Amino acid sequence: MPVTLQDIAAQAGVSKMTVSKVLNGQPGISEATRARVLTTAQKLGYRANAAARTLATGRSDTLGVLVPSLGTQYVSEVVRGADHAATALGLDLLISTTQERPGREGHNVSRLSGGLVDALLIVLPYALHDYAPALLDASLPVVVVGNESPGQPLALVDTDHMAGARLAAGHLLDLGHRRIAFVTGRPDVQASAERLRGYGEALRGAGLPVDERLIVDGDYTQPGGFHATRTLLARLDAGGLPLPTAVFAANDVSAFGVIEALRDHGLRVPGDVSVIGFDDIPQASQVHPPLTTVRQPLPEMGEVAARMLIARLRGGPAPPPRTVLPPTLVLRASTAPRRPH
Amino acid sequence: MPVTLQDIAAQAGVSKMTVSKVLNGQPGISEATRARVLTTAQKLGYRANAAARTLATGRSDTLGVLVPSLGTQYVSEVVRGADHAATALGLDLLISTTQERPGREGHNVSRLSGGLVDALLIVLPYALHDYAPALLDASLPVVVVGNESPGQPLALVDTDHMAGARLAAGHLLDLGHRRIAFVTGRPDVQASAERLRGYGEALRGAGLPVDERLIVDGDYTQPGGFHATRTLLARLDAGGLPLPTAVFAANDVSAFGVIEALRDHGLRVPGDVSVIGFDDIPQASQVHPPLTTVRQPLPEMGEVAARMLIARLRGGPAPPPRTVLPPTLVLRASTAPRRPH
DNA sequence: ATGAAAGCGCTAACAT
DNA sequence: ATGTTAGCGCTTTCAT
Repeated sequence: MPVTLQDIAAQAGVSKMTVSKVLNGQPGISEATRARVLTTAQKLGYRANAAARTLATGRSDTLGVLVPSLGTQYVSEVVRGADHAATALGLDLLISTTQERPGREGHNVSRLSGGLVDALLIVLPYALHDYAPALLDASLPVVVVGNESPGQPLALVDTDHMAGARLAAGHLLDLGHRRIAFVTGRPDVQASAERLRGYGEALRGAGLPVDERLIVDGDYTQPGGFHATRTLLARLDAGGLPLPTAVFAANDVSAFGVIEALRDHGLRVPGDVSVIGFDDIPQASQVHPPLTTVRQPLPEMGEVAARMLIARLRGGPAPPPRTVLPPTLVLRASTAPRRPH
Repeated sequence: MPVTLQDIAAQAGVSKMTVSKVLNGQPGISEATRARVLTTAQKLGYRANAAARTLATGRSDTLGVLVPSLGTQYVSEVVRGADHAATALGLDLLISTTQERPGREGHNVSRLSGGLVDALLIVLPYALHDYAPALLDASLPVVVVGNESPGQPLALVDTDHMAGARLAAGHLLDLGHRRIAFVTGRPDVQASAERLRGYGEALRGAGLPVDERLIVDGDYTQPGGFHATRTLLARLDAGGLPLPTAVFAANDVSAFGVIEALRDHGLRVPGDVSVIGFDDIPQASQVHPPLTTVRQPLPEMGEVAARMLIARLRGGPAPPPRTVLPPTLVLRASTAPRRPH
């Protein structure tokens, strides 16, 4: 049977209220009483009942985190950042998984928003999940990390994909590359379009034209990158055009496919063609050659999202509709200075 | 402002109690009333307050899961299994991270056990964390997955390390190997000792002596495996003894070190020496050659632990002190039939 | 078939 | 410095 305030009050010979004040560090209690109460609480092994406290205060001092699944670097780093911020600001984190099961989103949102947590941080690493309906009448502050949520306009924290793409293309330009191909991601994903725009901007910024013939459609998958590269090489071949000296793939996974296809074609990476990816997934550092790429600031994204939520709970402004954080270039061995074919 | 039972009752022209009964599917309500209440609840966007319900019932229908951090395969798979079981049995899962920070264990245990959850599932992938003190007076059912917890005797669910080691050694024996070396893990970790025992049993079962000179101390790390192998080779060399034709490393990470050292010595894997690991970490399939190893049944461990806890909550027996689940052999390319040197 | 009363453990607001 | 009262939103028990 759990120990209650009443138990301590009886033991210590004071009222419940006095015990409550002592345990919450409120003023207006004599040192003697305070000490006595603390000792009895300790002795009895008192543990505050979170449900009762939440019910009485209307606050849980807890941030809810909704993730599709555990085990991906994306999720774990975002959560780590959020945990850091929450801990620093005196809140706790409660994580709930949907395990990718459709329908679980709504269920989990309902449960968490029913007094378990004060605000919701939703991590959307890839897919466009369907939290929107349940969120409609969740009257808590919500911030999404990762992807635009369809329908419902929720505050979003994301990587500055355009800046990242500028970084990648800029790196290739710095290495002397002038013919730089781009393998897109999925056209329906916002981030993919932004990465493409960043690529274009970087080229134009360097006074180079954006040659549509150097842009091929991938789909973020390894086979997608492979086939896109094949298509590209065939297209250039047919047109009697020179090969690119560098390829920028919209993500790391498709970059692996790009490298595969280039080798199939007898080209060396980075000897003949440099390749750069985006995301910095764990495998990026383990393939050969280790992949130069752009890293998303995941812990920072979680941290910023958590801070916004907590600020909001403390009377601050509503989280801005869109916050983008700058990614960083991760130099490895798949890019090298241009050497003309 | 959240909608309460009272709001629905007022709108629907009934009492709070009637609404409560309808929402919980209890009998003794006319169809008409039931329908009317359900409609208003829907319309108002009612969402049960978990804190209030927990306080009133004394149950939260939620399982608490304590993990050191996210992002490791170990944790994510165990949680996936636990989630599966919990969902199937009508409970929810709430995950809390300690982010490896000492002291957080106690804090988190206190919070969760204070009415937030009905039972606790602790995932201890590697270190011997310090949950014990806080658990002392947590009056909830607790099961630990992974490692023996120091001091406090808590119900444990783990891999059958000994059976796994027998599997590994048995595989090598099946391939014709007779001189099989063993690189230990950390002596202070129970699992390491069990893996060593399994190795010994397998050899003895095959009528082979256990040669102490073929057993060297590692520490579960890659450098540890590397140095252990060096030591082994030097020792055999000095004694004029033949080299082993196979090495069983107490875990995958140290197996990588073993392979490194063997190659340094001019030996090919698996051409000259076969190497087998334990754990099946993600890298195991990505190194060259892909590592043959033993896989722990992680989702099953989570599932079994969750089921025990839930059974207990429903009046079943206390979880047994120790439950071990059988691992499986994962055949890859680092082992091959014996070819005499 | 429905409702009234009481209480889960805690705290806010107000006495004393 | 301490205690009393009331109530958070829900469910249990017992009436009607």
